[in-house]
Amino acid sequence: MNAKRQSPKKSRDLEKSRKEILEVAFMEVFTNGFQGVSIDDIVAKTNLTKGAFYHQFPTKLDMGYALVDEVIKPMIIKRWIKPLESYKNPLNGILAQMKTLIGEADSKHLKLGCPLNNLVQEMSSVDKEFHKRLQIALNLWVDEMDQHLKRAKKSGYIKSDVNTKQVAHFVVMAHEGFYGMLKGLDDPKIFSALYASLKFYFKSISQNARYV
Amino acid sequence: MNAKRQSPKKSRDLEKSRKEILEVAFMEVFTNGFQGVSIDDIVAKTNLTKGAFYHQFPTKLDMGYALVDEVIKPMIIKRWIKPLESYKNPLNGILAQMKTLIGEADSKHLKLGCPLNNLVQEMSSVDKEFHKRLQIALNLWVDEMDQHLKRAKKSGYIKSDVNTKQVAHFVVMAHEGFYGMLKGLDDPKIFSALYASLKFYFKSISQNARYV
DNA sequence: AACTTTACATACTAATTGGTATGTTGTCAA
DNA sequence: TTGACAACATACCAATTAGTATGTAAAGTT
Repeated sequence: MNAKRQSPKKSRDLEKSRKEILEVAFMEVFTNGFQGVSIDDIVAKTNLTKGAFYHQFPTKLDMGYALVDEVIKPMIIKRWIKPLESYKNPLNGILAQMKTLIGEADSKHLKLGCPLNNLVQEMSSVDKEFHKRLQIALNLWVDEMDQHLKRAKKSGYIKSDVNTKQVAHFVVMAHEGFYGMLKGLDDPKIFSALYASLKFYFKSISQNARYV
Repeated sequence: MNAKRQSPKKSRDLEKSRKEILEVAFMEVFTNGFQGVSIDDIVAKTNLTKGAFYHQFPTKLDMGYALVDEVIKPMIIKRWIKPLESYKNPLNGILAQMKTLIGEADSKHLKLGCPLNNLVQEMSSVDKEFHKRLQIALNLWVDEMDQHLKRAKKSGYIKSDVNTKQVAHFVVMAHEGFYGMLKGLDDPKIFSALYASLKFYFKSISQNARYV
């Protein structure tokens, strides 16, 4: 029934190799920055070689673009958007996700920051195409966030005169800002402070709502 | 009367050369990232050579540390802290400065982001000493901001039950977040949206105050 | 089964890198 | 005036870099 996995023992699989490279590249770029990582570094942590790498990606930059499109974008949706669906009040969902994914993350992981934000700050002004891809990823995040905020507005959780798109921008900004501050300050207590302030903001746009 | 400038025509001046190198390095790192800049790049845009560079800095990383300590830290104080002194209500000062330095900045400059934030995201997890210096710079910003917020509280502009240090963290986070979003999205309208949301937040911690 | 093509592996290169070794000359104290 | 040292300049190097050229075997095609 499953169209995939035609042969269970295939020593050569283009898609699988691509995923392997991107997975390793993601972690390497995440920890060392895009410009701080070499292709030799990446392939060394893989079961493949440089030949496989350049069979997949024409240049190092193209690999970076693929990282944004094929790894980071889906990760945003999975971690920050999808979970909101199960909340009646999306504002509560946003706070809950931030607490789970940032507040309860171990410090070792937090020190690495946000994969998207890292790339934005490092590469947006360096390479035009990189900027474009990152821009699309950010807008995706904002737009999907806006959908949930519109829902919150319809349900009466957000004041009727509030511009949800405006809020969406601020919320995504806060996500990246949270990660950035925590990466820079490296103090777990900071999260509570930022979190508390974000609740203040949410309260100011909310209608008769309480946040626990 | 001026103790400096002992000889008006001095072809060799350690301090002056250091400033020249750091000034060029700042712009190069600002536009290309720390790891994206070579020492040859820097000295080429200078009237000096590699010999002068390594006479000032033992390694490239040490130059980066000097950038944080001698260029970025003073810049934070000058641009974001000092101007607040002339405002009776510091909250208004913060908003005014953001409007001036971010909202009215030309897009070419905005695309480069925030020098401090760029370095935090790129270098914090790469080099321990870099992280330490950046952490000190961030904490300086937060602490100085907190001083002004305490003043605002005393003057009755901020509710008495508000934790000013907490607000300071959020405000600095917002500065970096603003820069980050604008760098990534490259749309001048975004600033207005973020700015409006920050005003909402300020209103939520304020006491009978209006923001224009 | 034979042929073609795809998915790699291996070996190499030219350029760039951070850093060093070694000069050279301006500056200043005595 | 002169020596000494500080503030550079110049030439060099080993390592790393992104990218290429070429070979090879697995997998699909006929």
